[in-house]
This record gives sequence, structure tokens and C-alpha cells, in this order.
Amino acid sequence: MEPGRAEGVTVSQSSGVDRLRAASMADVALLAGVSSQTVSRVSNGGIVAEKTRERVLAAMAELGYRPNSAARALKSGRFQSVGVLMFTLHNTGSIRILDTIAVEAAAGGYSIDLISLGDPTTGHITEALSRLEQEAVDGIILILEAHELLEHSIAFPARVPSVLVDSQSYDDRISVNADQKQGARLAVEHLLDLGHPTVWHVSGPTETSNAAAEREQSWRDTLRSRGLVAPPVLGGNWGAESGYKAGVELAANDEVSAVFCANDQIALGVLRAMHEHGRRVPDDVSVVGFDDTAESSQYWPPLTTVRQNFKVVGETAFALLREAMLGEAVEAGLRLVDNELVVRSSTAAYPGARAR
Amino acid sequence: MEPGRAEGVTVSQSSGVDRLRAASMADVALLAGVSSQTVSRVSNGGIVAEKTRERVLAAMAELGYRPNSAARALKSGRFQSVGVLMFTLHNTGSIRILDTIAVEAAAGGYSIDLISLGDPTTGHITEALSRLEQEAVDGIILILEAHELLEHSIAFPARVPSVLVDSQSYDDRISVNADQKQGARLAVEHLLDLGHPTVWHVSGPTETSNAAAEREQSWRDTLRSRGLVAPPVLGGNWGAESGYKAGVELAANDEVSAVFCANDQIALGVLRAMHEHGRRVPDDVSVVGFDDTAESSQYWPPLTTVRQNFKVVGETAFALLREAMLGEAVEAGLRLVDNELVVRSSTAAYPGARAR
DNA sequence: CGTAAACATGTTTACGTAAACATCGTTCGG
DNA sequence: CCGAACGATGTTTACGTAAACATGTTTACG
Repeated sequence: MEPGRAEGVTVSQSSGVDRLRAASMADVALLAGVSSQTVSRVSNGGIVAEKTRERVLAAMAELGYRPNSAARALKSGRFQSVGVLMFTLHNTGSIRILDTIAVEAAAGGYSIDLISLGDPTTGHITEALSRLEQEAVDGIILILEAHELLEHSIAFPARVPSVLVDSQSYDDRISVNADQKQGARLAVEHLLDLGHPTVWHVSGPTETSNAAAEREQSWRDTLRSRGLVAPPVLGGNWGAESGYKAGVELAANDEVSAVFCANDQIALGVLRAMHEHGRRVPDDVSVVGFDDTAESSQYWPPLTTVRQNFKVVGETAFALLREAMLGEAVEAGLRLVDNELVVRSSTAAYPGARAR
Repeated sequence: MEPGRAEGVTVSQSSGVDRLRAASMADVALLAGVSSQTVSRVSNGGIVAEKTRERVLAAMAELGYRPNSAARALKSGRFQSVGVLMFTLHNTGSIRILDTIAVEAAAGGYSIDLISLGDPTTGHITEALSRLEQEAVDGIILILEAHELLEHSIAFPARVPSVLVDSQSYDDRISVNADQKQGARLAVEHLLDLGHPTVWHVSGPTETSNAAAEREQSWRDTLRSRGLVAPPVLGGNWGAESGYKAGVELAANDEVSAVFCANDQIALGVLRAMHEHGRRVPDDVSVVGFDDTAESSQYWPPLTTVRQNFKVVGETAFALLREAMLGEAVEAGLRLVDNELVVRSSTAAYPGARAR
């Protein structure tokens, strides 16, 4: 090992063996002929004479100096890092929110500490939060999307601000989400406006998901506001297969002319069931989804769906967290982001008695 | 603010204002009546008398003590953290690999530092790597899935081991990926074995993606090995829409009876085009995808596809990185993981002259 | 021309942890 | 029954950084 090479500093140890160590401020200071504090000033944009700065920068470059973030964090008490706690990464929406947060965080000089829980029990969440607190984060975003179960039983870290992305409003917590009810209303009203006598619903996992529960509730409310009684609900989880199963039942029922699905995957399954049973979409049956995944425009037929604005949700969540991390008082409560209806080819006017 | 409450230590500052600070070892030591080193020993499972240990644990609980990871990292030089560098989070495969890595990392006591790049230019990658090096990671996994362009021009951190997840073998780097060629061969042979005279291909972005290029190459090679010449390639990117565009051309060509698509999204677009043009799948045209996304079993018709074993890829990548982080010598080179053909309803025997 | 402000840099110290070393009492084998 | 080995704990120190304070050197203005 050659001494003085570009990428490090050779250190003599008691064993007599030389070891490669990352260059520290002291090393840079020595090479540049200044004090380590001056190196620190250069590193942090303090007041330094131009000539000195150049000399220090040259020394940094030569040694491949990188500030030690652990030391910096220890000294300053800030980690420039945001913890993101998610359930699985199987959920389209969660991932798109994560993506946005990752971009925002990078732009703001924060890194992302990601934790995904396979099994979202309350205990695991609390454990993960405690892990995050112990790990080096200045703030936490919990993407609870679709998991109730916990409510006020989570032990939130006391010293680290956190923001929830969830449809439920914990009145003492800062949270953000897409407005599930508004989105569902958009879908149901679209179908009713097309003349359909009623709208059937294939739900998500309403037991464990606030989003699923709210979409169902809003479907019910919207029907009622038009003087209609909601037909029986079908469904179970977010998967396309559960949509297919529900779709088989719906396809067998001649009365069904309009279906609102809790998400696009479910809609995909419903579409398949309709095709299998020879019911034409949208001629015989109209189908609406929720999410606007990347693929739904290429379903057969292209799916009318409710586009969630995940970008805005993610940006809002990060912006709120940043404020809180900077010590500003952020008001608790749920911020709702509006959705948009995207009309494609899976919906059409009610065919009336003609079709039967 | 009450002094001595469970969650912290009140500190008098020169300003006269009391501020809440996280409890340190010194605080715990004071309360337990031991030295801070004894607290350290309890924290790290050192030799401590049972009675003392209990006293210290009680003090820890009372103060809500959490070890300061920055200090620990500074002292030990290890961060218990793995950096994961990805391009977008829009790619099914990348996300599933990330998910596996997140689980493995958590199990091994590592946290994940996630960086996703919108724009995957070489410069950005190098910049991100440098950022990761400066941030607190013991090792790095690069999920380059589908991005060539960089090759040997990336400046890999010298002091931090890294593992690539990529189809290309950088002979001086540790890397892992699904065997694209084996997977494509599986697909093409399946179609040929069904009696189709040849197989058409809708490719991914072969310019920027090794995976896409390898799938195309293998398709070509497999045809040649049966004495066939590859028909013209169509395609462009990974999206369903590009599949649709290619599908429109294929649907108009009566000679097309079998199509191998570079991924499931493309296959979805091709299916839609076939439906629109009244070509029945699989009766008239057989279609095969690649990936086995969660939805492809519910496409219409359910898609025959090549299942990539992302779980094994992710596990292998993390296992290799762990070895390297522990200082073991890990051999450079590409590890390939086999894929599996999943036969569903989008493929059938060649209809022969009958169909035309 | 003198003195205060502004500038440029150096010195000391503390952040919280854990390795290395030091100390003291106890047990055990010959 | 004495010394060695061991067990339990305390003391010192260093990791790399940056705030706070100290020092010296210029500039500016009455």
C-alpha cells in the first residue's frame, strides 16, 4: 500500500500494520497547513479567505475527503435523514408516494431511511418506530395507507416529529391523504349521470383499510343522496383475483349495469369476468376503477378510473414534515387532496331494457 | 415542562430555559449509580452482575434511553446501514427486489438508505454514490435494472463494498440478476413447441436496458437454433402503451401467430390491440409476457409469462453484500438466477392454415 | 493618525459511545 | 493459606466535527 495516495491516509498502528482510513478534517488541515476549524469553515461555507479556501479545497480533493456524517450528526444533533415507514411495497399508491418523497427529500438534502413491515400489527409498528427513533432520523413519515387496526395505540416517538399518510384523521396528528370520499363520489356520480339505475360496488378490505371503508361509505352515501339504496357489496382485498371472483357473480346478474371497483386491480379482475361471461364492456356493463395505475389505460377496454394525485400527497407530506423538523408549529389534522376522474372507454350510457 | 419525567432529562442552559434532551448513557449511569461504561456494557451485552444489570435496565426504562446511533457509528466506524440506489420506482422488478432487500436488511439489523434517481445519467449516478459514501452506509446495492449507459464509467466508492443488480456482468464487480437469456429462451421455446412457425417480438428499450437487449438477443438466438430467422422487431420502451402500438401493427399482419413480449405491461398493450382488431387470443394469436406481475394472472386472457424470481435475486444480493461488509473476500462476477415459465391461457397450439 | 469594527484564522471544548487499561475483591488450586 | 486467575466495575481516552471563544491582522472613518 502506497503512502500518500489519493484515496485516504495511511495510519501506523501498534501492530506495525498500515491501514487505510478515510481522511478526516485533521488530515486535510495538515496537508493544507491550516487548522481543522478552517477546514470545517470551508466545508460549511463559512468565512474563509479565497486563497485559503482554494488551498483547502485542493487538499480535500487530493485526499478524497468526505465529511463524516456520524460525527456531524453527533455534534449537531441533526441527521439530515427522514424515516419512512411503510407496510408492504406491493401497493401502487404507497410506492408512488414513496417515490415523490424520495425526490423531495433528496432535493432538500435529506436522505431516506426506509422500513417496510411485512406484518402490520400494532406491536410491529411501535417496534419499528422505536427502531427509527434510535436510528438516525429527524422526522418520520408513516404511510399507513390502508391499515386501520392501530389508531391511537401506536406509541409515537416523542422527540421526533411525524406525519401520517392515511385516510383517517387522528385529530392530534399531522396527516395527509387523497380524499377517498370525494373520489368515490366522482366515480358513482359519473355512472349515475350516464343513466344507470344504480351502481354496484366491489370493495377493498374494509376491515383493515380506511381507504376501502371510505370508498364504500361514500358509494353508499352518494347513492342515498340520489334516493337509491345500495345493492349488496362484494369484494375482499385489493387483489385482481378478488375482483375476478366478485366479477363472476356480477356477470351472472343481468341487473348489473354499472360497477364501481375499489381499485384498478379489482376492476381488471371484474373486466376479465365480464369477458368470460360474454358481457360486453361498456355496452352491457360499465366499470370504473380507482387509482389510475400506469396500466389501466391499456386494459381492455381502457379503464375509466379515479386518478389519485399521489404526487401532491407526497409533496404535502414532506413539506409538512420539513416544517415540523425545523421546529415550526404545524397544526394537527388531516389535509385532503382532491382526485380527478379520468374517463376512458369502460363506461357508457345505460343500455336500458334493450340489452336484456 | 416537568423535570424528571419519564421521557428525557431536563437541562439547564445559560439562557435559563429548560430544554428536553434525549437521555444519554451518563444520565442512565447517574440514575443507576454506576459508571457510564457499565451502562455501555449492559447495552451491548457485556459482562455485568445480574443485580447491576437490572438496576441499569430499570434506569434505562425510566429515562426512555435509546443509544445514540451517531455516537455509536462515530466510535465504531460502522453504521448498520445499507444504501440502495435505484432509478425510478416505477419498475415492478426493482420494487420487488427493494422489498426483499428491505426485509433482509431489517432481519440482519441494518437499515436502508434509499436513493432514487429520476434521471439516470452517469453523472447523477456518480454524484449519488458519492452522496451515499458521505452518508452513513456500510455497503451499497445498485439496482441498475435496465440501464446500460454507464458501464465502467461509474466512480464506485473505494471504501464501501457494493453489489450490482444488473444483467450485465462487470467482471470486476459483484453482481446478481435473473437470467434474462434463459427466461427469454423459455418463452420462445414454449411458443415454438406449440407448433408456431415463428415467434415475433416486442422489445423493451434495448438502447438503455441490458435486460431488454438480452431478451431480444436470446429470442433471436433461440429462433436461430431452430433454424429460423427472426422477423422484424417492434417496440420501444417498457410501457403498456408501446406494447399497444406494436400490437396494432402485429394485429394487422395475418402471418403473426405468436408474440413474445419483453414484459407483462407490453403484453397487456398487445392484448388490447388484438382485441380491438378482433384477433382472438389465444385462438388466433398466442402471447407471452415477462415478469409475472401481480395482475398478469387476471389479464384477459390470463397471461402466460416468465416469472422472475425477484426474491432470490434480492436475497442473494443482500447476502453477498453482507459478506463483503464483514470483510470477507467476495468473488467478482455475475450470479444468475433462473426463471420459470408460467403457462396460463394466452398461449395455444398453432391454428395452422385453418385460421386464415 | 488612532481606534474601533470587520475580517481571517487558531484553540478549546463537548457531543455520546466503547475500546483499552486500571483497580479491587473473590475464588480456587496447589 | 498464599498467589494467581478471574469477575465486576471504574477511569481515561479517542472517534470527527463544529460551536464558542480567543487572537491577530487588516480596513475604515472621524
